[in-house]
Amino acid sequence: MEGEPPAVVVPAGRPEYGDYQVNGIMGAAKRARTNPRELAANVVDELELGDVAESIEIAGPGFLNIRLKPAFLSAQITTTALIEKTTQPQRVVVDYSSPNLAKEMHVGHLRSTVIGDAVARTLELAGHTVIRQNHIGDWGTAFGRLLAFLDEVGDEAAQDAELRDIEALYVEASERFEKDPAFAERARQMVLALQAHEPSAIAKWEHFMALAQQHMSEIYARLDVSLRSEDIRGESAYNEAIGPMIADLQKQDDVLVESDGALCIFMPQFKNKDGEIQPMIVQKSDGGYLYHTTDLAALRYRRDMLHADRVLYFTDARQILHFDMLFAASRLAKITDVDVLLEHHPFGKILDKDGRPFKTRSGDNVLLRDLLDQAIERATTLIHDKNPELDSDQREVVARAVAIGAVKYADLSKNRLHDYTFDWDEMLAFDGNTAPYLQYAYARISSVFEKGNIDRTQCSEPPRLETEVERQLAVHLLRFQEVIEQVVADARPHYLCSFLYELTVRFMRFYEQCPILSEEPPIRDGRLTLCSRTAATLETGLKALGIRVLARM
RNA sequence: GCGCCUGUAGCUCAAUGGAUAGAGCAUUGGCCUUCUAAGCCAACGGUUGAAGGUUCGAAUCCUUCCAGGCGUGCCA
Repeated sequence: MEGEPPAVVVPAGRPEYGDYQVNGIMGAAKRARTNPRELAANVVDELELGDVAESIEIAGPGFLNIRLKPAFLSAQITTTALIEKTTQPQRVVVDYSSPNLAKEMHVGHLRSTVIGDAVARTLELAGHTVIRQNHIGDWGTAFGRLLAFLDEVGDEAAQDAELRDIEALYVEASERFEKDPAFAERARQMVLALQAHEPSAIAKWEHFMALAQQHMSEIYARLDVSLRSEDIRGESAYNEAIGPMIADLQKQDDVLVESDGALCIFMPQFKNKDGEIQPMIVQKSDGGYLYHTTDLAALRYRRDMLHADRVLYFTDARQILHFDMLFAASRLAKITDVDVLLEHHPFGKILDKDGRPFKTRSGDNVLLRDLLDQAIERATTLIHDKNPELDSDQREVVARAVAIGAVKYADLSKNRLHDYTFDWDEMLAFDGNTAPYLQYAYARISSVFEKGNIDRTQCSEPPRLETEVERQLAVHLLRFQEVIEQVVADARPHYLCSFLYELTVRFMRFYEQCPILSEEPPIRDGRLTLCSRTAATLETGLKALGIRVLARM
């Protein structure tokens, strides 16, 4: 338009402002030192939107309100693809979930797992190449304690445990470590043996890892999380790479500096509590490595071996400083160039209804195993009450999809940096911005096609869009592409949740007001096209969030 | 102390610097001989923590406060 200032065309804030509004005129007029309403009038004269817009009105200080032609909307609905793949696909590494396997998976792992998975799926939907990386904690002092303890209780007990009580094992091992000097010494020896790759110690470690990963896989399967065993690349995977990396860093002047016996990177923008530069410790004074070191090595691997264009990390907000330092150090030490996008996407804690950290009554972490059990139990009861006609097999399938969807959606729909409140009743409600509400809409649509004995994929009659509710539904359906692109750009799935919720509200209005199957062919078939497009959008959108749809519920 | 994050309706949450700050829950009142009422419609509800500033326009950007959370050299 005027060159520099963006046109800023956005969906209209209110129905009376039309379908889309142009906000850029006032800014442009300011630069050009002209009257905004006059400029707006000139713009309207220049625009050729004859086939697209029904009306363009100048409003307020210089807004343009655009109302689209029903024929244009209708043609878009019938001819455009649901999602157009990007023409500039990137290789995107998504680092998420990443539990420490010394402990059983608990509610603290939920947000990273669920949000990261949704973003990974959405990136794929948009046409990017996603490389999932499950950077599990599988190395370090905790494993010395655990393995020394398992040694003591014997292999049989270890087998029996099957990681069911991994939490209890770890707690017990830690207690022994505190109280029993002889045991503590054996634990330390175990760590050394592991670091030296002593075969017997490694064998024990591998055995334990197999069990722990089995447990992890079961949780992912129940949660419908797309992480596979081939996505695992834990801390231990970078062991061999750290030595050479440090050697390379030492070749660069002024990167690694020794301080109190530790090898550090000093970056002036990071200050500690005394106002001095806070070092990023790459190698401890005892020769050991820290998470900074492993993350640097992982970043190097992701650039050199995975050829990443973009790397996303999903962790809680406490690690903000860590990632700020990691990214800065990575650039300083030329591990990644500035053209590799490094993004940390932090999130807050999960709280209970009273605003306290979400824990069990006894104050322990809520295990994901128990959380999912409870979700399914609650959903089963609910569905039994709401729809007693479902047989028990159907009920099980529905309860599972509803329960898992509810838990995930509750988190995804309010992806924010601050803490969020975990509330069973709210997430399992069938009204409001919840998974069950969206799933119910999908089931209703499916039911229409089933009643009419119609193949959803064969609908091609352009909708008439003669009523306002149909128009509103159509306008919204056409925004799917742009919303997916927003999620891709910002890694924030709640944009997609809001879009799907608003879509569902508009569909429900349409469904209440407009009869479908009882109409004469042209109207009926056009409305079926709207239903078909809505169902496809809901299905694709929810799938991108990692949530299942149900033909019946 | 310093740094980062958060503060929006009674509650849970939205809002690319745009018009009169929106939803749901809760409360109150309507709508089922018709495609799933697990739904729809309506009413009620606000000094966006406070005060300044920038801007044609601020919940959003800047400054200073207030409140809460987190981090701050060998844990992750």
